[in-house]
Amino acid sequence: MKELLYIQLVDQLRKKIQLGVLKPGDMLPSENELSQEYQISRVTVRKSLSLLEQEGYTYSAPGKGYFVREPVTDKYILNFNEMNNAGGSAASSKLLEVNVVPPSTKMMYELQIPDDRYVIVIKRLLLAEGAPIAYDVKYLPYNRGLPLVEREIKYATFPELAGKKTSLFSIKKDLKICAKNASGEVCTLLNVEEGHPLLVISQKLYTAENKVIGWGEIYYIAEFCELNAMWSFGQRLYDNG
Amino acid sequence: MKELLYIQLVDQLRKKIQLGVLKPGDMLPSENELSQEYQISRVTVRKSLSLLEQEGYTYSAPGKGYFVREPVTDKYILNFNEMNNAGGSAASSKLLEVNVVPPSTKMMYELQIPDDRYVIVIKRLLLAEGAPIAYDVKYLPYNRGLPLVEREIKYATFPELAGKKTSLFSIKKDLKICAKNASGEVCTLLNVEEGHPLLVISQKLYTAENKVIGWGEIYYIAEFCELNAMWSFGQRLYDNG
DNA sequence: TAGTGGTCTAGACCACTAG
DNA sequence: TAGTGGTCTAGACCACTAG
Repeated sequence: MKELLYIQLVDQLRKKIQLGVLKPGDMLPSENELSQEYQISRVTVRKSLSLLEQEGYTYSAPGKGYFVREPVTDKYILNFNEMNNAGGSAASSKLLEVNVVPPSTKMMYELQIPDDRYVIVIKRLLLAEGAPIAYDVKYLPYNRGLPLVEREIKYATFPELAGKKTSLFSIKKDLKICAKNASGEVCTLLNVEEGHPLLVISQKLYTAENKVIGWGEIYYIAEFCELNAMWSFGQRLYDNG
Repeated sequence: MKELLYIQLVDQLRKKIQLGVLKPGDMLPSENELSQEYQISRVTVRKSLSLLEQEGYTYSAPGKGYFVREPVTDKYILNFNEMNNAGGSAASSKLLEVNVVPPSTKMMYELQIPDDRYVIVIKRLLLAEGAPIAYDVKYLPYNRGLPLVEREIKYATFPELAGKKTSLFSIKKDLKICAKNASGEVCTLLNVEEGHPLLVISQKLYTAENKVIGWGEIYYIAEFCELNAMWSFGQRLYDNG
């Protein structure tokens, strides 16, 4: 099986960078030089260089050349799914409460809404084999005409709830992750002792225009949630197929 | 300022997907159709479609066409840096111990080494304004001839330590994040009470060939560590420039 | 068999860089 | 001014898909 020309070139350049023959800051041979050296057209060379750039190894400086990038070491790909995290996947959920309430100060702040804008509160327990593993609270600014059918709420993901009319492609989502000790109501609901460690994940949803459309917190019993993240060069956020 | 042809096309297609005119699973017009419709060459059309694919909106099925992707909602970009996380950045660190020891069962397991392979243990405190905010332990398989100068250890990042001779471009890194309560030695070192909540981040480093070259755990006092992750379409792992 | 995306080429023109 | 990367074109040939 003959390797494609642009793959051959990108493989060779990538290897040179991985081996340290080309170091961060170093300039790569120019498009024309590579074109001559490998006897392939400039268009094909550009395809290889564009791939290398996509993979994070290089960047181009128009008028100057291509350079090896300083490796970014503090960005990881994190896997997170409300219902399915290592250590225990929630097979089901139990709806505790659905309500429309006037906003608290905290809700007004988090959702960026005025005090006369009502808020939908959804409280759930996530269960694995019948036992609670997490307590989940979500807040959405109330829109008139928004249907609140329990069945829908139970099976919808957060983005689906908050962005009912919005395409998932135009939603942004922020997570904050921290550790806390269980106390008060949460202890009762999760059936753990006061002070039991929890992993707390706050989620905030935005439209493409940065309007907040949802905010929520999930309190995982520490034993039932382990988040995983990974870093490696050339990684992609989206698989093919 | 006239927009470039391929930017115009990618903007229009992206908007159609974001607005839901084109839904997940839908087929896009073929390269030839787009080429005709927008009166631009097929090469330029392909450039636009390749960008759209890079951004995660579409994928191509050779022989069939381009399709709108089912949005991936469980992958986030996580920012993590040992020395600098929201809620308190460690301005300095204090080296507690550097040792070469025979491996414990746990170390053998985590580092995937035999029992006659020695292990370097590095223990540090991360400090902010003089006060401890995290306790950090790292384990590296011992290689003869590896210099262990304190100064180097103090200022090196984990990948730099573990991959001394290895280019950062050929290293992989996994994180595990969980919550725990402080107990024993950690309480004393971090000056917190028994049961105080901690955010624990385990790091494992691999070569490109999946050989483990380092393992470590950082115990952050919960108040001093808040991790952030975000999700949005079209995001990139690497900035330009 | 008609149509689709994938690879590759040669060539033109542009703005920008840096000596 | 010579060289660099960026945009864009027209055209050729290929393997694959699906009726």
